[in-house]
Amino acid sequence: MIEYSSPNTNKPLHLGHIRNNLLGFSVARILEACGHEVIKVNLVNDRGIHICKSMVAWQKWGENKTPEDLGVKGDKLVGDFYVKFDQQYKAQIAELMKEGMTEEEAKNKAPLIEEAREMLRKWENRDASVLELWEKMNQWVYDGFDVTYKTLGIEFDKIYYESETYKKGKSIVLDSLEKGLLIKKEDNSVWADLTNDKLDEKILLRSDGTSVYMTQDLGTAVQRFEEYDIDQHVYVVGNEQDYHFKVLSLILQKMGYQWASQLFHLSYGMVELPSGKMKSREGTVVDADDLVETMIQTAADVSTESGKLSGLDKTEIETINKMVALGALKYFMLKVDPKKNMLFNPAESIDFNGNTGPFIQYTHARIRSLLRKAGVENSLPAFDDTLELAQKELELIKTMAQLPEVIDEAGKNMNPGSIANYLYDLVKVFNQFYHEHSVVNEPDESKRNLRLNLSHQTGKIIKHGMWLLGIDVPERM
RNA sequence: GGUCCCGUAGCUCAACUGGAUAGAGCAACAGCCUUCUAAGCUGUAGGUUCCAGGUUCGAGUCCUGGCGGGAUCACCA
Repeated sequence: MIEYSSPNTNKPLHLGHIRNNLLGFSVARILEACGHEVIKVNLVNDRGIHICKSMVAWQKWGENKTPEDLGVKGDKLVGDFYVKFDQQYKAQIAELMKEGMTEEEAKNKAPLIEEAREMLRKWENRDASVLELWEKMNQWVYDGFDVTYKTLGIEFDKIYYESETYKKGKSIVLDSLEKGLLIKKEDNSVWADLTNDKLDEKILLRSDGTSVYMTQDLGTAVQRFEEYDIDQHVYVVGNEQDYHFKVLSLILQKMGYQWASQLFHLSYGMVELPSGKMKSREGTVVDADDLVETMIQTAADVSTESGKLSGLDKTEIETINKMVALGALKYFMLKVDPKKNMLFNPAESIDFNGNTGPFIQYTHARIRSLLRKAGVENSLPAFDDTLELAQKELELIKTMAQLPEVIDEAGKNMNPGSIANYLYDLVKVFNQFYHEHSVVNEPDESKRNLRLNLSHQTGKIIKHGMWLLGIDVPERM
């Protein structure tokens, strides 16, 4: 089982989520190619104080307008009200501090935050009107996310909601407490003692009995191992949560779950901007939808300029532009070793030349064009395998032969980058071969047949390799 | 401060987990389109692999100590 994406429902998806989604989806395909049965899951964080903030703000200032009324995506609308809440909340804090409160007091006493807390309490008590609002706004967000997932080509086999799993966590914590595996403090809060593992104590239930983040993750893990017969669980989550997952696994071991050692945190680095880390509060976030849209526009500009798609009908052109744009974006993010932080420069956007997705897609389009021209798309001619090979032909064959090993390695390390870089090498060798030797125009028929077969085979590997990265390849571009 | 991750060409990244002369792309410069797609191909230039020790026949890779960058150490998620 592999979990990725795991969004909060109070803000739209951004560049960081893109890396997460692409990584998770690609690793899932690679593991499948390595012979594993893979279940792709998403865990939606749909409850908590942050969602209540958006709800409060929308109630106050939303004028009952739906995403449809305003013509915006639902996740954007909810995100806007989250920001609105934060702004007004800050204003209230400033006001209260002017009246003499300390910052901490003001943060606690601001009317807005009290309203949000009140809403959370009502939610936990199943208050009908709050639940209705919560369901309505969450649905807006899901509709918005679905659009983004669809353009990115990301899919899941199952979606978990924290609102449905958080109680499980509480009950297993109480069980373990009864067995004496956890400790209860005077104020009734429940803790795991990890001091033997050189870590601190970790809270699992607040003094009022409510659960924290860790509690929910304990619950969902147990639930999944009960529901499915899984031998490994992969969490695709940023490296800022390294500590969290270390602790998660330790606590589960402490609770006596045999499978606790089968949890694997696929920890990936942050996506940084030239200005540093993305901060939603400072408005330096690169929005996922906006980014894809810009990329598609760039791809359209490039293809219009080259004139290579002229003559095709409009929808076909749009399909290819989108394919190329996403190819550029996905390849850009996946060729880098997951554990490393990476830099994204919006000003320079993403290249279409060199070690890029479009270069590989282009080579595929070229190969398909060759086969079309030769009229052998469906039936390849037989070839003589005793022919003496030219140097580039031999090199090409050798590179193709590495494929199984490369996939195996990518699976072992859960690193799509190995495949990306391999494809680049392969494509480079093919282009050299293509440049040095005629294929369709080769007069010697036995050589021509051999080269057609080599080209066809290279095309197949490119297509398959790119598929493992979640990237489509065009027939022409 | 404790813990974890990272540091390779001006920039973005590789280097099969310890092997031979550290490789690509971008940017720069010089070439190649009346012949299968120039989103391509060829060449030039660019390196004390952060520093200092150590282990080894052999270190970008392993160990120790520094320096620099990032993350994390909540009754937030």
